[in-house]
Amino acid sequence: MHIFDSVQKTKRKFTPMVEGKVSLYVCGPTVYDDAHLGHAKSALVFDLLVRVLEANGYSVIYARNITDIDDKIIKKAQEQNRTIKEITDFYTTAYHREMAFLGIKKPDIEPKATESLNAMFELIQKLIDNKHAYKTEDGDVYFDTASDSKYLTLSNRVQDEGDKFQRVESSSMKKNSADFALWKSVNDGGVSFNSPFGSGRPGWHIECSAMIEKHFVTVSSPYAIDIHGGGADLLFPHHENEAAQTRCATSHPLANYWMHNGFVNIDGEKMSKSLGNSFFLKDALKAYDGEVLRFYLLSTHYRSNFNFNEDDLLSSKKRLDRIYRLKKRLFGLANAYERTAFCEKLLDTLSDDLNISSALALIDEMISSANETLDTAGKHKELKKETLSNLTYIEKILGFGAKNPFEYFQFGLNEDAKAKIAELIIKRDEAKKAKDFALSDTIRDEILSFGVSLMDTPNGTFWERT
RNA sequence: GGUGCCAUCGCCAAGUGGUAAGGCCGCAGCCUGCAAAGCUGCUAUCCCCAGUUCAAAUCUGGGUGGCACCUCCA
Repeated sequence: MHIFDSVQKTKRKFTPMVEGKVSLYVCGPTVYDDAHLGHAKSALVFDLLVRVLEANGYSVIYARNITDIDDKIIKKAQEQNRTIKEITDFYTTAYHREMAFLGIKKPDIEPKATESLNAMFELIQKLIDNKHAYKTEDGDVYFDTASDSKYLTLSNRVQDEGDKFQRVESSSMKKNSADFALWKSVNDGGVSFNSPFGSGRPGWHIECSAMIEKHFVTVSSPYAIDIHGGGADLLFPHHENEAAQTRCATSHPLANYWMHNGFVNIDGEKMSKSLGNSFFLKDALKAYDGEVLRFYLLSTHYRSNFNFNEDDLLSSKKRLDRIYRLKKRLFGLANAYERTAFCEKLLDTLSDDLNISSALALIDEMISSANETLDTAGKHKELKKETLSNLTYIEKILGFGAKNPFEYFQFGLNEDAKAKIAELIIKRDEAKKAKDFALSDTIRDEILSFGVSLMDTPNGTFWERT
């Protein structure tokens, strides 16, 4: 297994701290709004990573956090006149539901900020004790960036003098403009938590460091975790600051490998509220099967920026359709999975920093080759068995082809329409038997008007949503 | 301004030194009552210039164009 380390900027052979075991932490969502395609992309990428690691024989402990303390949550609660918990519960539930539609497995651990406050207190106290953090007169606690000689080495940034001049207006209490809040005192009687540093709220960055420390670290770990993941925008400042906190509060660096997924743009533009709601996952799921979105969002390498575009989605869907059509051809066969040469090749290419494009090419070639043999006369018992094993493996490692193939092709049609189509197909078959092709073609036109296409096969007539 | 990434067929997209994967679209054919699906065949020398090398899409330098981050952000 090889992974591109976005800190060292090179592809590295993956070696976990403990043989056979992998600890993975990914920055999850702040639950103040519906998930958008970017959240989906990130969750999808690390879902794939976990599957590939497991296929390589690793036992993975995967944590993805929920940030449920945040100014934006408080703002939303005030706007909607609801409690913080109502807001965070609502969006957390929605997030879980939508991720499930995408075929994303649940993380093993899903820590919440509200449930990790003690771990944050401990970490902040250690930083204060080590003189890496200081308390200001108004009760805030800041990380002292000047005290950390390795600060900015994660994101390879240089301390920019110009930067300081531009941002002088922000918080005069800080020793250095680069210092970031570990604890913000809140006196307005609103949302605050009691802490050894006074009542207030934790800074964003400390949450992740604390959760990792709480859930993963054992006494002898050379790193807190093996792999830390998240969106590309998180490298700085979020991950830089996380790494600084952990490094200065404990005796170990935060992570051995860092992985960052690329961004999702819509029609060439950065996602923003002004573009309307088209980027929300819930809206995309109304129009497309979750697995179509999974396939499309995963079809480009995880490190590249992804340009979401409906035309591309449609051509990508046609590629997924091929998997399901092959599955249809083998429908009803008893599955007896065995690891084929194809499975080995697929795993090999995915183990090279998740090379999904090569993996998809392998799948397409496998499909064409299987169809070709199946088209010729003969029972092909061995080939069918092998192909079924291949499809099973694709489903397991990539999560493609997990549904009933007939239901997959019927996405979005209601029961009345399905019944009407079935009725018309019987009528058309009768007309065909009577060689009344004019009538059968008229009926077909009527069926096509439902937005479906028809396929006459030796096993009967089937239809698919187009 | 600082730092970094990218540029491969009409579209999407692999390939990081050995002579261009795959999908969509298109064209031709097989199959089909006709279709659809499936199959077969056909379609690029890799932004530009210079260099290194027996050999470069792949390395180096320069140029052009696009993008990201710079303390809210998956």
